[in-house]
Amino acid sequence: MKEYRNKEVLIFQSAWELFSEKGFHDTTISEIAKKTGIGKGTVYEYFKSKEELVQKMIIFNLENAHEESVCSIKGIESPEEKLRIIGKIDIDRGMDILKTMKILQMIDDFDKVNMKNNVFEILNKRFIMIEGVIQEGMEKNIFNVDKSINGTVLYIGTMNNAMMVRNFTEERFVDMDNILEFIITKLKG
Amino acid sequence: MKEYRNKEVLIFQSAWELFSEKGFHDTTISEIAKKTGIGKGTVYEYFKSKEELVQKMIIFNLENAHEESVCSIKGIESPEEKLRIIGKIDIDRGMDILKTMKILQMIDDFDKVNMKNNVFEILNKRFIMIEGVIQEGMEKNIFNVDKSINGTVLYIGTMNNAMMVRNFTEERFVDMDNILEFIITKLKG
Amino acid sequence: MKEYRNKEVLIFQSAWELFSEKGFHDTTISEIAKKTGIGKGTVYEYFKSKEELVQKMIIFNLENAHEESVCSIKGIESPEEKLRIIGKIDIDRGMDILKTMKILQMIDDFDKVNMKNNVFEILNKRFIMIEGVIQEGMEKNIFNVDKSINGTVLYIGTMNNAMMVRNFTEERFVDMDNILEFIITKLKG
Amino acid sequence: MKEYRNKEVLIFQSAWELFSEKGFHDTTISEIAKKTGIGKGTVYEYFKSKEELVQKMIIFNLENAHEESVCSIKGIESPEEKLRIIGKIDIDRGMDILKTMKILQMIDDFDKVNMKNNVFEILNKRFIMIEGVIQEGMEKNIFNVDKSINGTVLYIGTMNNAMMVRNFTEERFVDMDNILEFIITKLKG
DNA sequence: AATGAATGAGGGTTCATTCAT
DNA sequence: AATGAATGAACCCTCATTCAT
Repeated sequence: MKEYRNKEVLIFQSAWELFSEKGFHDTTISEIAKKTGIGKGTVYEYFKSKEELVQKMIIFNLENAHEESVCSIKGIESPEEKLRIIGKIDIDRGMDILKTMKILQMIDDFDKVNMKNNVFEILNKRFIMIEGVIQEGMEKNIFNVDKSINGTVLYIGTMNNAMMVRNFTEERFVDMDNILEFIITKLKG
Repeated sequence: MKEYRNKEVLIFQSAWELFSEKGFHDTTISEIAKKTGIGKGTVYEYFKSKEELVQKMIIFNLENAHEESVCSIKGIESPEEKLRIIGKIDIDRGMDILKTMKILQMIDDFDKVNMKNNVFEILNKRFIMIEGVIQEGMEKNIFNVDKSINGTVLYIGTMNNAMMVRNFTEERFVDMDNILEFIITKLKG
Repeated sequence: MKEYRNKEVLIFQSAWELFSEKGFHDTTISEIAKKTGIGKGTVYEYFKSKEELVQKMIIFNLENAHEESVCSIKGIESPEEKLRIIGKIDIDRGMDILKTMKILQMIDDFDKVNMKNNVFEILNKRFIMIEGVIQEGMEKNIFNVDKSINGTVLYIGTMNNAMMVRNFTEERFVDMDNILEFIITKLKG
Repeated sequence: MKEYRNKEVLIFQSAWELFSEKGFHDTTISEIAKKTGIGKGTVYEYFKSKEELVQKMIIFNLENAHEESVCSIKGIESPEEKLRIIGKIDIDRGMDILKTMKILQMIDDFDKVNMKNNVFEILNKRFIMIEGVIQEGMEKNIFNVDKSINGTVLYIGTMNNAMMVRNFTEERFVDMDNILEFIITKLKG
């Protein structure tokens, strides 16, 4: 994984909070700088443009989240247990993933090539990791789905959607742990 | 359902295409007016602001889509068949729903009260309609889920996610009809 | 000659005064707008960019000046008299030509193709007009130069330089009328 | 002539190339430092500001050019020959003089007092040197002009203008040696 | 009702200059 | 003496909104 300069990461953190709260267009470079405690021009010492900043920030966040998932299932045997662990992390970081998707939506008219080559590559890594776990579960006759891709979209979609509903309603009547077990049951069933 | 003036609907159509293609901030009122074939000032005869336009447009679209779903399952007995019909419509209009979500993401820093009272209300109607079908299926012992909300987020999430994946990859290797049957199987299982 | 919109010409006039006084980079669009008595955004209704404004302004000025010269020698027989008339106009508008050259200098790293196709084309017209007069004078044995181009650079260069010296020194010890007669004498000699 | 520190001259050389290629405003201190192979801050060890740098650079260049002209005509008797030698040097360094004028144009909104006292003083020296040669030629009945200043603006103007035309057209159809002889003929005639 | 010329607040970006090392 | 990271003033340009016609 790429090495990041100290201040770069600080900028990521401020930008992250502001972007996910107010959106891409309604967050100004000035605000990011102020929140980081640096001058406006300094942001441009680290990023060529606002667009580059948000792209690199997303990559940074996605890479970190993916890294965490990958590490956490190392040495685990059972595919079911793997999925459960990944799910717990997703729940803990749940808001982050939703926010990333939200910010991603806002920039999908950016230079598509960069999107494909950078951001999408990592989203894909995550997709493939989960598909791998489900595939493994199918081979071990633990999961029962006709195609691994179907199980994957079921897992990711249900998790994201549940979190979105929880987020939208603001009331916490959506029990994420219960949802996770429900998904696993369905994948097994 | 609210009555719409002729030109209002024309504006919705232009705005819809532009917003979903270029995003909220990158679409200008000028462009919308031009595409509609009217003057820039005329847009302001129908909508107080760009914000009001996009909110009303989303409501218009969601209401239409919801209406279509509701009508199409009238007179259908089997909950499984109901879900299949709703699913087919969702697939046909699939891109529309994704685009609505995308536009919604972009404006969620708008006046929250309006969001709650207007847009969310309709999203909620749809959620409730599907939850109703699943509840009905549970009572008739056709669907087997512990809570109707879990089945609902599974249905909506998996559908949306599958469409998003299909959309992102651009290749059409995601077979939506297969996904739909997969979801129904899982809800039954 | 191109038709100009009313406000376009007003902008040219303000811009002209500011550019020639303070230079291209040190004149802001805000200042031009203020001097014209219009809003900043209005300038951009007429010109796509500051660069386009200055280019069109130069073309406007050069065309006007050229037009005046061409008209004024219509019906004049003697090449000597033609040159004298052109010279008088040049002296009257002397500062304008210098200022145009000065502004031209400032923008010569602009899109060279446009430069060549637009601005240079008009400068060239003027060069050719004067060369034509000198050529005619050579044929009528009034002017005595080996090549018409030499006479042309002598006329234009001496006039410009004399005006520049007069301009630099600010004292008016350079007598332009005397210079003009001197040039004609030399061309005849 | 003022003594210059080693690095000062190196900065002059980089700045000269960049200013004449890209203009004053489009050349950054960073670029100058980089081209010189020193740090940005170092430039400010030698010059208080960008403005001071360009002024001192112009003075340095003009002094050098003037020095060369003055030396080259030492010991020459004939005023005609003197002018021919100065002309040859001007042709060799021709682009330099034009570039200096160009840069000068760009900075004439600088502190006028400094302009007058420094830059103009040297331009004036050159003017006076040439005027002196022409005056001498008039006294020896070699040159035939009514006022020495007229001959001077004819010489300088025609040379500069011919070089500018040569520069603009990019084709080399302007024969500078021929122009020089033409000027001398006219001054004699 | 319909228009589009006019507006100016606001944001991204640049770059001369400073200063701690 | 030398450096380059940090700064923020300043400017070009966009575009939602207004209003006279």
